[in-house]
Amino acid sequence: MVLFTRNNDMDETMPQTVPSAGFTPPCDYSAFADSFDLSLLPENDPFSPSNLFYSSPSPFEPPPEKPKSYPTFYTEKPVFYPEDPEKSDFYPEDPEKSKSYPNFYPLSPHEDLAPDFQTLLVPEDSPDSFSKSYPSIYLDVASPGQPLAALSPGSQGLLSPYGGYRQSGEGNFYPSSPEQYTASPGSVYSRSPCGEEFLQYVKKEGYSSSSSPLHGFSTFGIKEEEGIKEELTEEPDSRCLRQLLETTPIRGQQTPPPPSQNHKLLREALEDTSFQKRFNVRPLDLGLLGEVKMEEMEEKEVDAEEDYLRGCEEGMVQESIAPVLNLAIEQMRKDVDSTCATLGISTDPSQWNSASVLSWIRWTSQQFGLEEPAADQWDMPGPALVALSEEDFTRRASQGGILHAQLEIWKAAYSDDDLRIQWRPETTSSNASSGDISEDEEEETPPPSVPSVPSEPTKPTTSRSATHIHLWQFLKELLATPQANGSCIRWLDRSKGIFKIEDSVKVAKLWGKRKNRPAMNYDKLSRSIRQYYKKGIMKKTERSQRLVYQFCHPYNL
DNA sequence: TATAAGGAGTAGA
DNA sequence: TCTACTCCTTATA
Repeated sequence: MVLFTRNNDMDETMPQTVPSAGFTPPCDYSAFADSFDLSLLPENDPFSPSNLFYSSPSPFEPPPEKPKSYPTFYTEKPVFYPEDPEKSDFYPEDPEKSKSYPNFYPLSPHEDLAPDFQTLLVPEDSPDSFSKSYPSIYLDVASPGQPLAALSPGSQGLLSPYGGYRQSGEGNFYPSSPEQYTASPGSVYSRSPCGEEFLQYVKKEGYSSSSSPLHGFSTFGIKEEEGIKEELTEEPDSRCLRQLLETTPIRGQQTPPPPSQNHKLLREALEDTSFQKRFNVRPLDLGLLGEVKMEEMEEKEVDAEEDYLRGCEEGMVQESIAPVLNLAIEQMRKDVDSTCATLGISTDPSQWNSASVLSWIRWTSQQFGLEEPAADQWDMPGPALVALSEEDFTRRASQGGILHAQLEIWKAAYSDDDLRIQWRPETTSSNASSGDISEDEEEETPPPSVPSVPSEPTKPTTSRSATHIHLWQFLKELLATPQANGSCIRWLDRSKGIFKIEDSVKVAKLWGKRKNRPAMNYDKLSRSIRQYYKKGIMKKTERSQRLVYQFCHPYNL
């Protein structure tokens, strides 16, 4: 499915897509994507990745007037933020306030950046208490205790001004002290194309000057763009700085990106037709948004598009994405149902007893690779859990924000039927493959918006539920239990879904046990993995390595 | 030699 | 009908 999401703070639209399985889109959406008015999208999209996993407050509640925490967002652009949002009325979109706020941390105010950053280690200790004090950056690039060598150009990091999280605790990097902050992020900084420029500027002007145009800004983004690198080589002092300033996402001051790059993610989302086939949703002829060209369409399709156009005219595009949102809710509920059935708990958290609470906390922690939760911290009935704030969660667990966000999803799944927009997908039928959908396209297994409940991967069973499992789910199970299975399969980069099979024989044996296929071997298992390539569930990494595979988004979540 | 890739037929739910 | 299994050939490190 495709979820169109809008970041609350930036003019950045993030889709979540089911892998397209190499589909060829039935029509060219690029023109539409370039001219698409993002303002038509809902401001408070409850299904944005940040809202689903990271944000506070609840994605299903209207945002407070002055949120104390900002949504987490992906960005390759410079951003700025206050040291502590709780102490400030600062808003990222308000540059005037930012000027008056005294406690900004530019990425690296020091010049003595560590040159041999590859030897630096990600702190082993809990980073969260520090992240609030130094809300600069954290990058999902390396595992605790692992060198930062994984911080390669092209890596995408997750930046949070405050309290945001990746879905996994693995690999997040936080500066754990000002000293460490001095040394470590400089490495990141040195990888940023704008960072070099920034460094030059800091050296020249000093970062603490409130009059500095960079005061309060932090660079981020280790995705090196060839053009920028070339410019840096030619003229290191001005062009990149200009780019840094021009791309700074100040609301109302932004320069739209060139059309060729405009709304790249949106375009990718629009070109993804897999959900359309799966749920029998006809892809929109996006040219209709400009000059309406009614071509031959079946009666239903005409109605649907008329509705869509009417919605556009009335400024009600939100309704047009209602099918997608509703499908997301449906999927969420299915996942919640499935998990609750396995855990033997109610779907309503307020009905949980203490044991249910602990069961859910443990399960969620496992799913997201978090530390083993301290049982005494979660000894409470469901209503008490529901009443906890994100801060309460964070106090009880180093990455309590994830737990809190998941609970919000849990609550939202059954909280209010009014959430549902009045639309129902047509029943998936053979018709789904008609029309613009290519015959080459294949139906996909829907990804879990909430991870599927793992059964014990090391305990073979012959039950139907145990054998009815997809290989990719099984592999994620193994990956989720590094204590038991870390010797045969492990994450290389959790955020990207890259993993390595360390013991192909053992993994194949485990898979064979699970599926009651004693003759299973790696040759057969890998054949199944390769079948996932064209389904967009898994792929080889960019630099193909033996026994290294990668989950496609969103299966990597 | 092990792994990767993919074609093709089959089995089971 | 779909997913996975099985067997196969060819290519590559």
